[in-house]
Amino acid sequence: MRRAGAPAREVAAVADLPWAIRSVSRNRDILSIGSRPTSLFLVLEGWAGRYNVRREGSRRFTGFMLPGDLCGIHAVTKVDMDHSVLALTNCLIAELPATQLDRVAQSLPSFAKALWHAKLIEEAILRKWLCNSEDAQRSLAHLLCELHVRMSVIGQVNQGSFALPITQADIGDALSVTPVHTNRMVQKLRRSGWMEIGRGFVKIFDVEGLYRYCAFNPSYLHLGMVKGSS
Amino acid sequence: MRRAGAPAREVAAVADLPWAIRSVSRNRDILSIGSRPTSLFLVLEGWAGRYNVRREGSRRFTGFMLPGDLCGIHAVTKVDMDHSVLALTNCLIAELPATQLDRVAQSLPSFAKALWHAKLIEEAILRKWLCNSEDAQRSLAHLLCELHVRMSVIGQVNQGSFALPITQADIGDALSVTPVHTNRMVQKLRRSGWMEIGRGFVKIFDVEGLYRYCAFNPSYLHLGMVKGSS
DNA sequence: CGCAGTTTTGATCCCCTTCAAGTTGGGTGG
DNA sequence: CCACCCAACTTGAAGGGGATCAAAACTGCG
Repeated sequence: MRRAGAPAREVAAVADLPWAIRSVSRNRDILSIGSRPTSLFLVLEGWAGRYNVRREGSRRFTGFMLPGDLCGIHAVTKVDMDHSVLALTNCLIAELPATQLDRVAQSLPSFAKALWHAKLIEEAILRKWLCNSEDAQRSLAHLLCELHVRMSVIGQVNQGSFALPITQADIGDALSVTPVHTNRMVQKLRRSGWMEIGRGFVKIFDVEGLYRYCAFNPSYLHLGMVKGSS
Repeated sequence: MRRAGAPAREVAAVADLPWAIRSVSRNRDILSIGSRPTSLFLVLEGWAGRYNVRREGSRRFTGFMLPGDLCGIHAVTKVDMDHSVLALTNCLIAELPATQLDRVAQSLPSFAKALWHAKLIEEAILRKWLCNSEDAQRSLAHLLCELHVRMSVIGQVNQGSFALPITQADIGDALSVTPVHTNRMVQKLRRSGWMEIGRGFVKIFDVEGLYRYCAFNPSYLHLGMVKGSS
């Protein structure tokens, strides 16, 4: 949403919409599978994760949502959610009633476009995650690159360092890897020298080397010009 | 696109749009990664597949397109393709110039909705594929269930049997599994008794059993009422 | 009939899982 | 301020699913 290309006038118009603010505490669902969202959601603060639960009970994250990300676009077509959205940290959420949605999309052309844009990026990330199922270490590196860029875009990276407020088990559920193996891959990455991975944060020293290692190319995120992340 | 819910009048209006018909022969790209699609595509006949190529050269399908499926919705937002689309068989394609797209989406509200609906289904399939990365045999079974339902919806299933015009290697590239292992899983499924898998076709005997085995639930495909598949 | 693409089979290796235990660290209450 | 506790992280050993390499058999087609 906070994307270049929309006239300032329209950005203001979006801000003036009747958003309702709500906070969700860690480990609670923001949106549950099977329900029909009655609002469009916008994450203001905190991290959330889209997930499904498998037949045997294991959880699979299919995407992380950072501040500025949307969810519940399903409201556009009045379709049930096919996955749940969990607050990975305490979150601050803005809601826009679905009833407003149609009207807004009509009157603000660039709003409709922004929704499409957001959805296409989400889809691009899903595709990347599918392609990354080659080896766990590179997948992990690639995920951290993705998060680094996305955090950078919203100005949350300082000196290459950013907050990673999720557990290794969560990361494992995003890579389809056990917590044990996730931990081993984390340790390998630490030894690589490209980055530091501590409790709750990541600091990248050698962006070039890291990108090369996991073949990361941020273009799929369609971010246009990414601001400097220093 | 051929979905319930749109008034017959509007369906006719869509059919009257200036579609251009074009045929693409097997193993040729319909749309290539990095390009900016100038049209919206609709598959009329044949099968196509979305794919990316990995760092080390292997191919990964991220979805199959059957007759009635759309591609190139990227044209809506003038964004470059982040994946390619390959004709898996000889295909017949209908194209709608992107220049028409904005206008049509405005004048036919249900057309815009149909695009959203199609995209959300595509996304649901992507998520399912991500979740299925547990064991190859169930993944294969689940994929065949998906294809069975989708073929059924477009009336291409007879007596539980439908055409599967792709190779085991292609299927492997969709499951992230080698051709050798794909073959072994195919053989296991044959021995299961739920289905017959021959060259170029699949015939399902025991839908219930198969569904139960791979925990397939067609609801994520958001198909509304599926016509009988007999 | 011969060739090329596909399917099949066999043997060996390795990434990741599983199970099980230990360690660290932050938060809470006495 | 320390003792405790729970969540997160870490480590070890053994087993299995799938990869890899290599070759054979089958299919359809020109």
